[in-house]
Amino acid sequence: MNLKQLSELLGLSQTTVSRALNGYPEVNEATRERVLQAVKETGYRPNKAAQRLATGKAGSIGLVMPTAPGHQSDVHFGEFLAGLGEEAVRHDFHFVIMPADPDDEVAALRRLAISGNVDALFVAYMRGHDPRLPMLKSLSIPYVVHGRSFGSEPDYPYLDIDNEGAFYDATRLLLQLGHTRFALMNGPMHLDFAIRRRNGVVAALAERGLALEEDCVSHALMTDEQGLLAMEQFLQLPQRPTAILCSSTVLALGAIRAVNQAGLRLGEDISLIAHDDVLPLLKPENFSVPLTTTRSSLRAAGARIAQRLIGTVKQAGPFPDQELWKTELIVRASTGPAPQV
Amino acid sequence: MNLKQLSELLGLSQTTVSRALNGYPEVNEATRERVLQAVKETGYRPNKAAQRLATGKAGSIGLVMPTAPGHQSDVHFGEFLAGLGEEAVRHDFHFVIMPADPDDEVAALRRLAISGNVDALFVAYMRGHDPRLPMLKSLSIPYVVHGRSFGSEPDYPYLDIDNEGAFYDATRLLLQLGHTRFALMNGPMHLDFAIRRRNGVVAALAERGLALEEDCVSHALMTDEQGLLAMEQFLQLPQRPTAILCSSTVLALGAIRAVNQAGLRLGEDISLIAHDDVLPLLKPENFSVPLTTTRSSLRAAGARIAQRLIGTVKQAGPFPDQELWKTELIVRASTGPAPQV
DNA sequence: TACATAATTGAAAGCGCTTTGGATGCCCCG
DNA sequence: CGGGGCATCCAAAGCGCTTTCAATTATGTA
Repeated sequence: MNLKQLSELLGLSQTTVSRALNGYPEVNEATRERVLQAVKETGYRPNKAAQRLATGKAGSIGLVMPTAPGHQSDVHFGEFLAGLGEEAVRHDFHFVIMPADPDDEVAALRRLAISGNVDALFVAYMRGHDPRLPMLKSLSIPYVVHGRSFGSEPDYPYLDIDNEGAFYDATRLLLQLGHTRFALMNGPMHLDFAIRRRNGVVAALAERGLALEEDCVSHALMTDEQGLLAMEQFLQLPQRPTAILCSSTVLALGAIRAVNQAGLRLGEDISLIAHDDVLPLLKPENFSVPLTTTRSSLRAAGARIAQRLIGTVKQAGPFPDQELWKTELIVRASTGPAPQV
Repeated sequence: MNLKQLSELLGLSQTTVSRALNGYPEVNEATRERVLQAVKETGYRPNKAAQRLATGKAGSIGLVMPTAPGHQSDVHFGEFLAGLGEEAVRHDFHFVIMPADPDDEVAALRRLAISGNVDALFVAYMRGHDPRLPMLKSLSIPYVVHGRSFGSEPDYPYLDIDNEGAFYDATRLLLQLGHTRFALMNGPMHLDFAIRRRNGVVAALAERGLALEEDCVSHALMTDEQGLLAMEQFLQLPQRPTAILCSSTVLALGAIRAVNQAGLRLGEDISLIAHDDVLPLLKPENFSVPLTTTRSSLRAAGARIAQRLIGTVKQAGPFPDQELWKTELIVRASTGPAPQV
């Protein structure tokens, strides 16, 4: 069943039927009723591809999903998607997800953008000097970046959390508790948030004349295995750190396993603060020693970005181009005074 | 840049350029080279919506993502998607994901199917007597179901794991260890896998003349909170169960917290077997007491379904319509002999 | 009553691609 | 030398929708 058939059925022109369906004012109310009724009876749905072709709009937002055989799937991705979806469903928007090898992201994003079947793009996993930024700017499709790109002119639309501030505050708290030996378990070095979080830690330490030693920093994929490994390394240092900053509760999961295996007590021998993206599966309050965290909901960020993206496509009022969300510092039991030597 | 412009640039017809790009034989090799070269230089990409409209194919598979404000995002979904993606990326397929309220899934799936922008559908979260099945059959779009629908004629294409067998075997193991008081922590009652798993347990118990008491079964969303709650209930029963079957490692996570909080020891006071979907975040071997599990990779299932779906769309040879994967029963430390009273 | 104005509806062009059904020119063979 | 066969290429029709421009009818006004 297509428009033509439907209009023949009704004895109307395609024009009128199309207008009736899309809420144009110049169609008689009685006629519109008749059309709507026929739609209900026949189950007619407009062909989206045709609509897209004709209007240039399709009600979809595009994103690239990094994937590869053996590439560990990322819980954060799913959670973020849930946030996007929560908002999208309200506007009858859908997603076009292009799976792509992580090394091929720029090209994949480009393909997606000019494929002509998305109205807007969502971009994540930002890096320092991210090469996608200039490309996006040269295209003329709306987009919002989740995160920022260290080293790039901040003249693109983004939503980010104050990573530097979060880790600055967290470090300050640990300093106030008397800690002097710090370690940072971070995400992959090239990622923007990792750079900023590190900067936050370094800044706070510098105020006390402390430095963050190279061997007290780990950069790795944010998986629990990597957390375990990194913590094991830290614990073997001659001057073992007592204060750990951790970029994710996922990393913390492994890190804590290492702490336990070493027979140390969290919150006493070792204090740890993790960043909490509010993953349903990893509630800091449910850890055997509840975790002190810097918190910001990934899901909320997703919903907000969807809102901006969809709003832009629908031309529904202006949105702020740049948003920087503060994180909350929530103190629980995994932080305590520095152990007396 | 579109086909027309490109062909004018080359001094060729759109026909020839199109053919050159799509590998038709009737075009001169030299011409094809010239076209390919121009594509490289101009960065031309065919408009997918137009392609879709003209051919009816778009290289996309569609799925519905259940979502709602407050609806907890499902780790299983993300993991499955990763599996789909792993395969899709190899064939330059993408996904069209339609977020939908869980109550609206049938309609959403229908909209997606007849929207005309997907070539095939993937369907999950199957229920008993699933209403989507008759609808899918009446449409003429390829689809593969993950799971099955208890009570429906099994004449639709699916990939499922042998849930009944898995839980039958797991129960048998516990019986052999001398357990007699069983409990089952299951997923939502209406879901197909929950029905079958329960049947598996019941069948194994019946062979020993045992029955599964109503108050020893919980049906709930597969979150750790629900696992905690359910286990707390079980532990308060006058005849507390010593053997727990658990439909997910996520549920197990909460269940084990309850066990610990009750001061009981896993593998001694309480034996537990969980089904393991091989979630990267929840490795049974990494639990403080490693978990005995029935295992089947969700990700592998995703990849396989993508393979079948894409293969069907590309008419690449016949695929089996029905696949039933056996699970592995992997014994670790969470199971032990029934405690002597 | 005559004419401007508003309310409805339609015909047809166009979105960017694929594909059918010819053209065109060239080579080869009897 | 003439026509069949081949290799290439092209014009134009369509895919299903939206939208511009125009036509038709109904309404109101002088």
